[in-house]
Amino acid sequence: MSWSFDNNKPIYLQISEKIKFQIISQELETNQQLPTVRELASEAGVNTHTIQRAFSSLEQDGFVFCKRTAGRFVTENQELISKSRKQLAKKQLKDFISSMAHLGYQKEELPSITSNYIKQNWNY
Amino acid sequence: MSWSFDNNKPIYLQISEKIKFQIISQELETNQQLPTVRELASEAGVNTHTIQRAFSSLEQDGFVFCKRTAGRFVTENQELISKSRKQLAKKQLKDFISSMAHLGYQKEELPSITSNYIKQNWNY
Amino acid sequence: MSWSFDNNKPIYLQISEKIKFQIISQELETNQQLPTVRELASEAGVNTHTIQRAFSSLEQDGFVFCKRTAGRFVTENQELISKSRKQLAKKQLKDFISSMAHLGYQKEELPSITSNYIKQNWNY
Amino acid sequence: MSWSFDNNKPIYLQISEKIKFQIISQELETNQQLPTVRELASEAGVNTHTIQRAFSSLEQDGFVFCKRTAGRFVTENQELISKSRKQLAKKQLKDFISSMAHLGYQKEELPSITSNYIKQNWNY
DNA sequence: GTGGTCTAGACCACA
DNA sequence: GTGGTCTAGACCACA
Repeated sequence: MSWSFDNNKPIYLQISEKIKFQIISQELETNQQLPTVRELASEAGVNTHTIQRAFSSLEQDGFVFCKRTAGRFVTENQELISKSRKQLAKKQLKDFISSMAHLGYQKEELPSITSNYIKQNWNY
Repeated sequence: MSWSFDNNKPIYLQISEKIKFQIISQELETNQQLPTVRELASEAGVNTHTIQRAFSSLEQDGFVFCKRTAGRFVTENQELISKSRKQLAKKQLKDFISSMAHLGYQKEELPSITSNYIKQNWNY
Repeated sequence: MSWSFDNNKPIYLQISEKIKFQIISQELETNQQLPTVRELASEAGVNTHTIQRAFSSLEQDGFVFCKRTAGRFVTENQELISKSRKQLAKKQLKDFISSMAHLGYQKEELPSITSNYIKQNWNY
Repeated sequence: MSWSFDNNKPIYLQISEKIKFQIISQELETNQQLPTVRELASEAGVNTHTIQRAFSSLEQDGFVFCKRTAGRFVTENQELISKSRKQLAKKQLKDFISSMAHLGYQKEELPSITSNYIKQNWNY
């Protein structure tokens, strides 16, 4: 993880989005224990309040649950994860196509442009 | 133009990014006069200051220039526009591929996924 | 004359200071007729009001006088000119020495620094 | 610091230039904390906005950086500072020589004029 | 009528 | 307590 923040967005949001993405992309596994608030806070160089807030939004969305004394864990709800993954992927696709179209590319070219880009940058 | 703002980002930034995108995508033409500060403010339902701030970042980046008492205009610098367009397109491509890859898609599938999505949603 | 203005200062002031400097430095001679308001306005690309205002401040300071029907002329008051020239020169000297001193140069070095600069840049 | 403003120049610019000069001349040290927005505002007798604007131009030029909730600090970029100092000194020299030349002084006299002035005004 | 600057004052995010 | 954003509203320079 690298922790550089964009000044123009609340830090707690940037953190919760990052963790959410790691859960959705299964970089963090189902039932895996998350770092403690203190660990994350010191790692990211932010106040523990900020981490608390990030976690509580993840809990509210169901991506994280809390065992009173044992800490926080990635949800066991595999369905939520895969549903979110599909939703996110669809949104990425839609946004990509829409903005490329606005930038003047023909939709028909997009698959080959994508293909070319991948070939030339396989180590991205 | 529709003016709905995301609560998690400064309004002036959302406005300047929107206008920048319109310039880059040539929805707004070279040398075209932009709406006045007061017009935009009332249209977007924000204070004139907020618009001023949005414009001043566009001026600093060279996308907009100001004729003292006549108003503001889209840059004549066609090169800046096309360079920014290419940069933005490349970034979109890169981000799209990278996040799809993280979401578990094989890079090789992406062109055909894109192609299928376009066929099924051609009116979007 | 080149007419580029600094956005952060009233244009009429920039114009009157420029003309004043030309009078003091005797680039414009005693009793010499000045261009008309219209000429200057079109040359500088500004409104005639702006030129009027610049002239009236020059008149008030005595650098310019007005013959009702014949136009405006550089003052005949040679003493005012030479006094202003000395004052201005003294101010330049003082500001130069003071700011170089603040920038960390020893006052004693300044004559030789000046001398070196002149030798290396005689065509400035 | 004394806070008197020139009516013909935006206050925020006068403030940012003053601070910039203090940084370049190392009157303010690398990494030194600057007064808070509110302190400066009350000291200078201006609105906090005016100070914000002055600071934001200093940030953009890299002379100042901002720690989110801790305040603002002089850049650690010593190279930027010394480069700017040299540039400014050169500009002062050039302007001094050029305007003295226009005022009718021979360039060759300038070093001795400077030297004399310094001897007569050593306490200034 | 155009943009530019400034104020007083509110409220927010983060520590 | 730190900076950041936004508003309402005034007044200025220039055309």
